[in-house]
Amino acid sequence: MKGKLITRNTDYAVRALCFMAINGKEIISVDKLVKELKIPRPFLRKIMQALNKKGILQSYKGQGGGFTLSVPAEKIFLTDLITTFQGPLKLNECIFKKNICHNVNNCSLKNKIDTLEKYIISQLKSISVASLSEENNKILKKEGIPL
Amino acid sequence: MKGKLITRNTDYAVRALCFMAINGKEIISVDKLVKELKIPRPFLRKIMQALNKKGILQSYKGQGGGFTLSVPAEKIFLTDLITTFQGPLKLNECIFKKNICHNVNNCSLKNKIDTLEKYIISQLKSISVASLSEENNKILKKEGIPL
DNA sequence: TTTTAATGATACCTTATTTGTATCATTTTG
DNA sequence: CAAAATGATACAAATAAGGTATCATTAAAA
Ligand code: SF4
Ligand code: SF4
Repeated sequence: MKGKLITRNTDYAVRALCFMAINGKEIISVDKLVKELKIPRPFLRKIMQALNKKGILQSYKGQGGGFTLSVPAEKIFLTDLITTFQGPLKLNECIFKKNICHNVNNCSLKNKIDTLEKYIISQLKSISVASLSEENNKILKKEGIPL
Repeated sequence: MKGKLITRNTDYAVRALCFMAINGKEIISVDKLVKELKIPRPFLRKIMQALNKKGILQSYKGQGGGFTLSVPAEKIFLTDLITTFQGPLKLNECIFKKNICHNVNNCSLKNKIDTLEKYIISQLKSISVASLSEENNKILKKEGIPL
């Protein structure tokens, strides 16, 4: 299956935000993140700019500039990232208009997928950057891998 | 979001199979389905051929030919259709190799998505063509819409 | 036995989305 | 003013989705 739930920019964003969460309120530049995480620089820049526009990051221009989290990591959820990059979370775009598919309003396929979708969204909403970074942190410490 | 759970060929397949389920063991040609369901003919042909190869349909060549279900509608599940057209159901393709992303084996993002994925698959496995066609049938009857 | 109406196989095409790259303007610090 | 950062934006390549076209094969029916 190619239609992924988590696309690459969301994944990159998670990694970047986790790194920032660990480093407290320090201003982090894209340059730093690129060296740390090995993500294509122009792509990561675009990602950070999008997160800034969305209000998740605070940007600082000029020399010594970069980004900080403008929302505590506990309050940044996977849904926020996914919607930033992929638009509204809809897994079940109904493809027909009423005149072609007469049962758009009570199709049981649609109903079932809609129900599943609601559950998926609720799950994604419950996953915060903080929880991701904490867990990874623990694991890495346990393995003695330096951050 | 564009990364859909149900793509168009799966949706078309559901509609075609539901129609066939209603019509019992009758051999149905693509031509008939096209007229009935208003799906682009060559595309539906490709879909039916794929379902035939997968063993879900039985094909009959020559004049008067077409397809029948080779599996009872109760035993055709959404997962079967999705995997036929979209390959293995993987919502969380991990994008890095171990040497880049050192925690592929215990990344909590991956873990959480994996868990969610298992739930989604189990749900999709529980939805059969029979259940879809029955429910739609009921609704259509209740509304007095002729099949 | 020839015609006709169906599927089998397969190659191609078009569009949309994903995954980037490149450039120049703007801002801030030293 | 120069250097080092982001802002904005246009462009480009790779992949996937959605769809078309063609010819070969098969089987019923005239
Ligand atoms: S079949 Fe159901 S899901 Fe598909 S287009 Fe019609 S109403 Fe929507
Ligand atoms: S961050 Fe987690 S999900 Fe993303 S590539 Fe690394 S291991 Fe996989």
